[in-house]
Formats: sequence, structure tokens, C-alpha cells
Amino acid sequence: MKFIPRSETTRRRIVESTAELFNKKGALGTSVSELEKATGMTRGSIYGNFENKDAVALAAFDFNWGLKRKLLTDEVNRCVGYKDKLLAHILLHHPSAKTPFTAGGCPLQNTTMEADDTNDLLRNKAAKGLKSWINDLTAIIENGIRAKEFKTDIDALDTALHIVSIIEGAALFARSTQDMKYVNRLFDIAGRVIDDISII
Amino acid sequence: MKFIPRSETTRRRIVESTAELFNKKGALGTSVSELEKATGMTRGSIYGNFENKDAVALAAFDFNWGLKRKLLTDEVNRCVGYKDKLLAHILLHHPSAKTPFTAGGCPLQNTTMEADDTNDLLRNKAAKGLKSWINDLTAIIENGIRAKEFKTDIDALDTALHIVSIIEGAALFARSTQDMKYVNRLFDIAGRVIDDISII
DNA sequence: CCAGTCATATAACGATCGGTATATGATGCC
DNA sequence: GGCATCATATACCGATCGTTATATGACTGG
Repeated sequence: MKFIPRSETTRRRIVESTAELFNKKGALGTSVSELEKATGMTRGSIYGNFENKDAVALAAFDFNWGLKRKLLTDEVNRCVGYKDKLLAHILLHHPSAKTPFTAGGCPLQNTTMEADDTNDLLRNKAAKGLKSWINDLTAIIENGIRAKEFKTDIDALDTALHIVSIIEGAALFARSTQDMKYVNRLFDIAGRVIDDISII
Repeated sequence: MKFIPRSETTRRRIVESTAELFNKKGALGTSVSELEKATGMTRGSIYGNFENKDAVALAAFDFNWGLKRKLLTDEVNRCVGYKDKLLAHILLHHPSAKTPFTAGGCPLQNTTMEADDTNDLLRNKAAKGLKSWINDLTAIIENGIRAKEFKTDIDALDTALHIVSIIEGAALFARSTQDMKYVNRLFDIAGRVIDDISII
């Protein structure tokens, strides 16, 4: 039987109210009963608007990553200098920054670790997300080179990968140890990486 | 009713034959039926040797991380120079190195991302594992400083955190994108980090 | 050879899983 | 006002979940 989604606004409501749940407990770890509780709706409504649970999980990932990316680009657009734009990516990730990132950690990391061996659709979404983030950072760095804020002999992609690794590494330490000591040190290191590619 | 484990060798057999499964699919994503298949044993045997499924998952994590740590320290002990000891940690992590690391990725990363919001026992085990890894690296660097292989004005803990972040970052890119391009670049970066703290 | 002890195998439990068929209710058109 | 059309709610499906009580079998000491 072919599935035809009903109300687009209800779909959005379902995704918005379950996105955090999916980010915290994963696609497999979140049950339809929990979706009912989180949305205040019944199975009938959920299955009337999504083909199955996995479709909700996919939409929730898109929502989570979309939200995070928007918050990052908004802050980047608020900065004028390219060094500040780069720093914005780091600062927004600091737990103490109280940024409205979806609770439960970075959706890219969460989703990759859950899906890499079990769910190709989700894994692919995470891969695309990661690449889009790298592209955003690479573009900033390349523009910074052209604007003579960054040195000319650096590799933009390398630097982007370096910064993302430190940010995600910090998240790994923070979430497992629950000790901010490691995050603070790693963010200092990330700051030094940016200083190293900067002119002056 | 109090639980008394039966054969210690059977416990080991169960853990050994399910450790990879747990690392790939997680504690929640692995069912007892799958444990029966992987072990070739029945529920009766499994529950005669472990209090519950979670206890198997905890033992499997210990096994996975213990195995990985042993492979690392074995290779480190084979190296004489401290720079080579550091490099060993990186080289063993390269996918093409065909190291006998448990399939399914780094257990520290996998376990942290699954357990951070849902399973404090597992999260804590991952945290201890991560700290032990950092301690191992820090010790190598400190010894390298004393042996005048590394500069005296560097921070050993910072460097250890930096290297681990790049290694885990590379794993994140590799597992999500399945493209080795990012890993190769990140491992070059890690090599440069080690070069930067080295004398000569 | 039998009794006791140990470990594994079988069979079942209630609970919850993801999913669906159908009932109920609201809204707009004739 | 009655009739479609739409969306949500209810009730239930078979399957599988984690767990346990009990049956079966294999050694061991007497």
C-alpha cells in the first residue's frame, strides 16, 4: 500500500518534538511509544504522517543538523573578520557557551557511531553533513587567505579538518568524562591552530 | 535471587565471540538471540554465566578496549625512540594498516556516543579507557622530553589530547564518509604535530 | 553403579516492540 | 443539513524483546 503523508505542519511538529530524543537515544534506542509521549500524539497520527519510525529518525537528523548548521552560519555572518568567523565555530561548541545546540551532543558524531555498521541511509546523511561543515570552514579559510588574514602557504581543507577534529575530540572527552578540563585544553589548542595560520 | 557465575572459561568464550557484535551494534542494538547465534550457545548458558545482557555488554567493552590497548602498548614497546612510540599510536589506527583492532571502530568513541545520555556504567568505562589512553601517551611524551627527543617547553597532556583528537576525528570521517582522503590528510597533520614537538 | 554436583539446553513468561485496520471526529462544499 | 474528505485516536496484530524456571545431560567421588 502506497503511503501519502498528510499534514506537513504536523510532520514538522513531530520532528521538532522528537529531534532531541533521537539525538540522545539514537534511532534504534527511541521507541514509538516514546515518540507518542514526546509529541503528545498517538501512533495513528505519527504513522499517518511518516511511513515508519526510520523515516522520523531521518527527518529528525536533518532537523538537528540543519538547526546546528544554521546557528553556526548565523554567528559566522555576525563576524566581520575571517579569523573571528573561524573562532565562532569553536566558541559556539564550548559547553559553557550555552548555545542552543540540540541537547545530547553533536548529531554528526552520534549518528555516525550508531549508524556506520547498521544503517546506510543515516550514515550517508551524517557523511553529507560532515562534508558540508568542512566545506563551510574551507570556504571561510580560503576567503581569509584572499583577504590576507591568513597565510598563503596553508592548506584550507587541512586546516578545516584539523579544527573539526579538535572540536569533535573535545566533545568525545566532555561527554565521556564529564570533565571540562579536557575541553578547555583542546579549545586552547584549536585557538593556537588558528593563530598559527593567521598573519601578524 | 543471588547470581553466581558458573564457568570462567565459558564467560571468556561468550565475551570473545560477542565483543565485535557489541562494538558494531551497541549494547542496546544487540539482542540476546544474536548472542546465541554468535556464541553457538543457548540463553540458558549465557544467563548462567552473566547476570543479564548489560553485564555481557560491559565485559565486551572491557575486552574490546583491553585488546586495543594491548596492541598499542605491544607496538610501543617494540619501538625504541619516543617519537616512534608516538607515531606507533597513529600508524596502528590507519585503516590500511590492517591492524587487528576490533572491527566496528574505536570502542571508546562508539561506547561514549551510545551511552553518554543513557548508560552511566558504560559511559564511565569509556571515560576510564580514554583517560588511560591519555595517560599512556602523556607518559611517552614526558619520557621523550627527559630523553631530549622532545622540546622542554611543550605540555605533554596537551599534546596527548591533541593527538587523540586527530586520531578520533579521522575515525569519524572514515566511518561516515567511507573515504580515506580525510584520514590520510588528518594523519599527515598528526605527523606534523609530532614533528613540531620533536628536537632536530 | 549410584548420588550429587555442575553446566548447558529447553520452554515458557510477561512486556514491549514496530506496524496496521478501523473507528471517531472535524471541516468545507453542495 | 447531509455528505465527502481529511486527520487524529483507538484497539489490536504478530513478532521479538529480556528474563527465568525447569529439564537434561555430563562428570566426580564414594
